[in-house]
Amino acid sequence: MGLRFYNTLTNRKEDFRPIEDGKLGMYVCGITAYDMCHIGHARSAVVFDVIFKYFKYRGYNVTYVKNFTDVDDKIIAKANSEGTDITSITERYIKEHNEDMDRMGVARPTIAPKATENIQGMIRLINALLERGLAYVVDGDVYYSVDKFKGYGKLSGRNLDDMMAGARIDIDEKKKNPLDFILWKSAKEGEPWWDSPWGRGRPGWHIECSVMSQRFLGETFDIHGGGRDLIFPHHENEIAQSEGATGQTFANYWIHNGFIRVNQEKMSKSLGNIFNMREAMNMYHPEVLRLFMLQSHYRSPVDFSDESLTDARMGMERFYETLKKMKDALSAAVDSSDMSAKDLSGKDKEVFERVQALPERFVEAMDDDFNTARAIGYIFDTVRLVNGYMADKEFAPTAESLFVLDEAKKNMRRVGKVLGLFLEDPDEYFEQDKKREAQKMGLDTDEIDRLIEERREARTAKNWNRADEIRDILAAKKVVLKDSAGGTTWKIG
RNA sequence: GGCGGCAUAGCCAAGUGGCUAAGGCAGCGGUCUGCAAAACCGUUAUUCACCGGUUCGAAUCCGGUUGCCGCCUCCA
Repeated sequence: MGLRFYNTLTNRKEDFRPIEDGKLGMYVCGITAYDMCHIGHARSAVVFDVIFKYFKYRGYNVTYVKNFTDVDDKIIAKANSEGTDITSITERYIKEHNEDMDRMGVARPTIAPKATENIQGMIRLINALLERGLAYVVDGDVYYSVDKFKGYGKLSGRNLDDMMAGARIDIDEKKKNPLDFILWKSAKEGEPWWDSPWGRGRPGWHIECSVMSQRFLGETFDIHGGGRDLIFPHHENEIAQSEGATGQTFANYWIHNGFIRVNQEKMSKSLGNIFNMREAMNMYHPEVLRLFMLQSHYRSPVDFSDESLTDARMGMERFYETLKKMKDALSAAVDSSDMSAKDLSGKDKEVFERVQALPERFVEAMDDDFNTARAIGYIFDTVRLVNGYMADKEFAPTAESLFVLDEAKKNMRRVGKVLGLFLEDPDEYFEQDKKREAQKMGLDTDEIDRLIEERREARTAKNWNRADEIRDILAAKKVVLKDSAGGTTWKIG
């Protein structure tokens, strides 16, 4: 069984067949650079980041292109309101975007082109559409004539008649058909412009993706992705433009990620419930956010709420507890470097074999429509297995057992790398988590440390009443203490 | 109005024709611990919104009902 995933074009899961063996071209629609990224952008970025990394994990040579839209009405409006030009707006938000995505553990795409760097290509493509009779010029504007493209609607599963029946289409005098969309927009006073055969103007939104994908990936490429909302009209229009101009299939597979909702509602500016990525990452570790997203299937909607994020945080804690235990055990002065699987027997052998199965199970899950939720379930299985192994009274840090643990750790890290999880040192993770949570709750960490010290003295004197009293005081603030041989540590429960 | 999606335990969530319906969070009982925390063991859906149908067999396929949601306008 090979890799298969859901193709929006056919509405079913299909076996993946790349155009060229071992190679793959993927284009994903990126952001319009006029504002900070929100968690919806983060989900899309994380979904395609995992897909990108998984294809590489499976041995594909992937060219991943994700664009920046750096000219559009919203950018112009923002530039005008700030009394500046569009470039200073887009440069700023592209920089912020990159900063946020880096912090989120999202790998940079192979190529990240900008619309404004491809204006000549757009003009050429529009010309080709005009020559083929698929577009028309009205007063310096160029429109795409949807009636002329017979495949119009094939991606979103609609036809022109159905859409005409919808009552929400604006009538525009210039358009021959209300569904026609703009390819080239003539410039009004004070707007940025480029010279074109139709006068000064700027490109419509959809044309850039047709041009940039074709430029870097060819006329026909493997995968095109983006958020669900882009299916119509954006992706439908891209198909019309690209296939209309080349006569070739545009993208073979279409992947669309589901939306993030906030407390059961759609995220929207009017509801004022937009969470930007930066706020979210200040409130939760980026890996907690990734776990939250990846524990649901990429096509399902997910609900962003304190409860769901707290669940994810607890799950992440479980992973890092185990990673910490393994790390601590592996720091024992026992050398396991000469060991091999042949030296194992009994329990060691059994655990080793089950631990070794993780990458295979991971592939089984991921090959089935990138089922990260199932894959994460398998990692939790491994966590329980390893915890049980270490909790066994018979367990001791021998060359054999450490060899097994090392294998477990490597396998968790290996699959975690694809998901963007477990990349942190466990001690560092808990340290960060403690600070972040304490800050969220407005707790004074010095005060906590002082009480812990007082409790240590009480415990040394076997004054259990006072020790428990301090535990209760802190517990009331959700500070949970953990006593161990090395001293007392705390975390927010 | 048109098109499409979803409904699985207290919550989140995998599973799309057939072994005991993954996994996480929360809860409960036990082991461990001065007490805890973490961890481990056990336990928590005879049942997959509801009603019919197909089938030897369905959470999974078909029809209907109800509820929720998305797109049709910028949108990840």
